[in-house]
Amino acid sequence: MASAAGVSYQTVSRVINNHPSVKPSTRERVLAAIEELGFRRSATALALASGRARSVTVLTANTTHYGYAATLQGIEEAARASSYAVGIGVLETADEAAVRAEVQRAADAGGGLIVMAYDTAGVRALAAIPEELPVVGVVETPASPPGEHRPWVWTDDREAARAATRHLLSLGHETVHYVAIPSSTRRTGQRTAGWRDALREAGAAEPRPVAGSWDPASGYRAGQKLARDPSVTAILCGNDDLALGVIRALHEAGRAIPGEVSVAGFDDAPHSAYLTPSLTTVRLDFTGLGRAAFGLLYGLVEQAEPVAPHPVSVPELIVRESSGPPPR
Amino acid sequence: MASAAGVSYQTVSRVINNHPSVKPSTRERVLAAIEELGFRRSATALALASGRARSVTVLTANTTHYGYAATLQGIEEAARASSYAVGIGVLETADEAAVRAEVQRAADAGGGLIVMAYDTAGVRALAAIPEELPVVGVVETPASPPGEHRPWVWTDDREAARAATRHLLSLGHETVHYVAIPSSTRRTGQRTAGWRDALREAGAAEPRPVAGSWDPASGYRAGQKLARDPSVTAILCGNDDLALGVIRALHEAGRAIPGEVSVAGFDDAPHSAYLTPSLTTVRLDFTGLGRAAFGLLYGLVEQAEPVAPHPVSVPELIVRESSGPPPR
DNA sequence: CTGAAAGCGCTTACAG
DNA sequence: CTGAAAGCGCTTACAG
Repeated sequence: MASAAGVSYQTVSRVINNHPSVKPSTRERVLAAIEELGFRRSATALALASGRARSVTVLTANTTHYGYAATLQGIEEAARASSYAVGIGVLETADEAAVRAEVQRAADAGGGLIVMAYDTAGVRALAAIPEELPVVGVVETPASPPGEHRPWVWTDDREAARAATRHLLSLGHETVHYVAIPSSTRRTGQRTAGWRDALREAGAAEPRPVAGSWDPASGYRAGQKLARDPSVTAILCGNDDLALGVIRALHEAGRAIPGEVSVAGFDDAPHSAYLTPSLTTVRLDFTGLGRAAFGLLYGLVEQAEPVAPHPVSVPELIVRESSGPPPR
Repeated sequence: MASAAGVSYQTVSRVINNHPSVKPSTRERVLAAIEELGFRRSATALALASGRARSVTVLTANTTHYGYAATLQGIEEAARASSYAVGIGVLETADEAAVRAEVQRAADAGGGLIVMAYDTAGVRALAAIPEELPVVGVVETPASPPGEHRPWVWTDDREAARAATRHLLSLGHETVHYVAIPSSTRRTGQRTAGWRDALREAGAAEPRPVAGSWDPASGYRAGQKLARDPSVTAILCGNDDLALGVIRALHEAGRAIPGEVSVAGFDDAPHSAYLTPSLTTVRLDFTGLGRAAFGLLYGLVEQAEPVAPHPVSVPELIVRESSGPPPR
């Protein structure tokens, strides 16, 4: 106990929380003792006594896909800077009972919550969070506000998809096909909506979207399907991994990219610039998104500033080799 | 308080910890009350009172690269199955003071620790963990035991590198160049060592390894360098992302793969099978590694079973399109 | 089988 | 400016 080294007892507490009313000389004495003994205040005792657990736990369906992983990275960065601990809980299925159990576990940690609600599991988790817990959602769509004290962040996926689709149309393609990532709701996802917006604006035909998952294998299957249709000259994919799989399937089917078919992705994952052909995609600032999410949560928990309006990062179209004019 | 609903008080505690001496009828009454009130025991109070914090925090230099992310995923899976909370702390630099600070923060969480010691930051973190804390290391090399009660896990990277190098040599290449990931120590990394082993066994020339980082950009730079040397016909890369960058650089330099140069990677990341050319690589069971790491930690903390010997997963060579015979 | 007491390491008012 | 007291929600021996 640092009190032994110094003289007082919970004066140590005052020093640690740099309370104003402490005589400078005793403060120094205490600080010296803390330094010497390598004293660290117990985070769990603090949490129990004060009721606030300087921590955030992130609830997510996935930790390895680029978008999820990069957002998590941004949250961790910001949390570390504010000396918050960060925990993670994976939502392995979207099953209601399982989601509820994971939410409980996360709530048990006692701190704030950030929910990645890009998918059904995440959306359900967000809905299952008890009223009184501080939580911010990282969501796909700004459709229905989650509630009074429930801020959220998102990237403008719809506008991003519109920009990518316009790009492909501007190259001369008659229409653009779409391989979709799973939507977070029963309704159409934002990327799908933006793609459709652009098609309508241009008066282009609206092909049925091909449902995909998040990984290259799923893109590959979608690509095999699309490769059979000779009218397909442009494909937008819900993320870069899907695009990678689509490209592989087209290649195996003997379709040249971008000579015969153009392909574009989403996210600008680190490897996308180094593929052959390099991938046209839309860059999204996931780490910024994660940092923003933490910022809002911090405000909520510390009640320092009023909850800021949800920040929206601006997606950027990156044109590379995988998109070009259609064959004549 | 559930006691209100039932009749007792810390009998609730006994019921929760299913202590044997509780009359069946009262147990049922308590259980019913718990169910009805949705009572959950406070994890932080439990941690404070019992001294054991059913949690593990993972210290790692990175959360997004495939090997790290997949190992983390394995840890989380296993931890969730044992209802342990999992926290993460990122070692942003290998700077001694910064590493020490992160170790402190992780220790503050009060639970067990798993350190990903694939790099300098991780190795330093492992060394800086206070004696008394339960910790298991996920290490590159089984060289020097970390201590009595400090189990660790690893994959046999050396053997894996040897296998990949032998594969390339067996195709007829005179020698194999190597683009290295950073080593965890000042000494030669295990993958580098295995590559060298195979070269020596075959009596092949030993080119200087090219130092790389973990990402495709770094592989690209290494590839540009190697592309200038016309004698290079086979390149082993420290991971798949590096290989991806190398392939791009070779492609830009007009070198055919595998016609003129063969390339192989490490890890078998999810996209590697879908690249063009698809990537010859060594598959490593990272999620299994993560699960094993948690298993050891659990044994350490719960003192249930004696610390099991470190499990070693067996790497598997996956031959794909990027490797072939040298040009004649 | 089941209470009552003490303590985990802090914080938060309350006295001096 | 700085103690002494009570309490955060549990667990761990100790009594009955």
